[in-house]
Amino acid sequence: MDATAPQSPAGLRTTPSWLLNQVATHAGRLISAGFATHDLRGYHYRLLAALTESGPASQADLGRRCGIDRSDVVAAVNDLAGRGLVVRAPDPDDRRRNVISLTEAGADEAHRMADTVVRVQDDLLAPLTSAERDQLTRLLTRLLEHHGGH
Amino acid sequence: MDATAPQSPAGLRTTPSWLLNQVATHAGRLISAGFATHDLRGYHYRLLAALTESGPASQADLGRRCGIDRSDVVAAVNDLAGRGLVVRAPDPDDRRRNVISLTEAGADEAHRMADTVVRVQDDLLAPLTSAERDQLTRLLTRLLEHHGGH
DNA sequence: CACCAACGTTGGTGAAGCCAACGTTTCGAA
DNA sequence: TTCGAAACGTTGGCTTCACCAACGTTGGTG
Repeated sequence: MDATAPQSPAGLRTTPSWLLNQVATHAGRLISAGFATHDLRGYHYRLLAALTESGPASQADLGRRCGIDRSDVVAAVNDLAGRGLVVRAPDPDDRRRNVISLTEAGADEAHRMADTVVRVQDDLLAPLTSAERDQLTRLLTRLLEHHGGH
Repeated sequence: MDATAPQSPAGLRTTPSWLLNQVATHAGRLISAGFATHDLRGYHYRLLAALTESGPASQADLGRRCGIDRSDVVAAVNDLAGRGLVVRAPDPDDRRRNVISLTEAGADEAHRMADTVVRVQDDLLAPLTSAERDQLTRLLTRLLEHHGGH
């Protein structure tokens, strides 16, 4: 009946995977809110970012680079193509493939979304010093790399 | 700028919220796999943990403590009650409420799941020293607390 | 040539997180 | 004391993200 916000059970609150999940969930909310102003979602941004960095690619390649399933790439590319942010063209050298390329509008949108992402990072990491942010990034990177070659 | 990116785009790979998401996703897979051996999922564990720590509570209370929506608590409690891990009884003092209590079997299962969670943490944090694990926990805790009072 | 691998596509599954609405019950204020 | 607001449990639905199986088409190799 007291109930003045004793949040999660203590056993969870000190569990790294729980902390990870909570912080990632919060980050996801911030990111989602940011992307919503572009009327796009996470999958779309990942694809745009990959295209911006590495240029045109097949859908399967994009999926591998972004960690998105082939079937999910289809839907996301449909969305992006429907908005004219991306062009889907058959690959003349391999007729199994579609080559996905950024349009000018797509490149612009990618830039704007990248700006949004930067803003969100600052929001998310506000309580940490620059050194602490680096430390967090390094620790997470090491974890990711260790489990990366699964 | 270019950077030959075999894996994820470099712009993402250095973005904290992306790293957070990736590591949390991996942690989630490990946790899910662990819970699968108990034939239960995350929501169930959270509820059992809360009940273990703080004793019987109403569904709404449990939801608030675990960060689970009221409607989702209903389904999870249904599952737990169906397995005899938990008992749902009307609160005589407030007929709007159900009081949820752990059964003996439920307390046992909670312990076993907690053991599973500990094992998963070790797996997840394998590449980090004890000091680094503490550091990670501290950084994540600070982020969570900073964003906690939303 | 036959076979297998890769590709794009369709359709479906599941966990997790949310929100809206309803009937019941309780509580506080007019 | 009556009336309205609030809390509760419940149903049903929605969205994002992550997977998986299957199919027909196309490419490369034995």
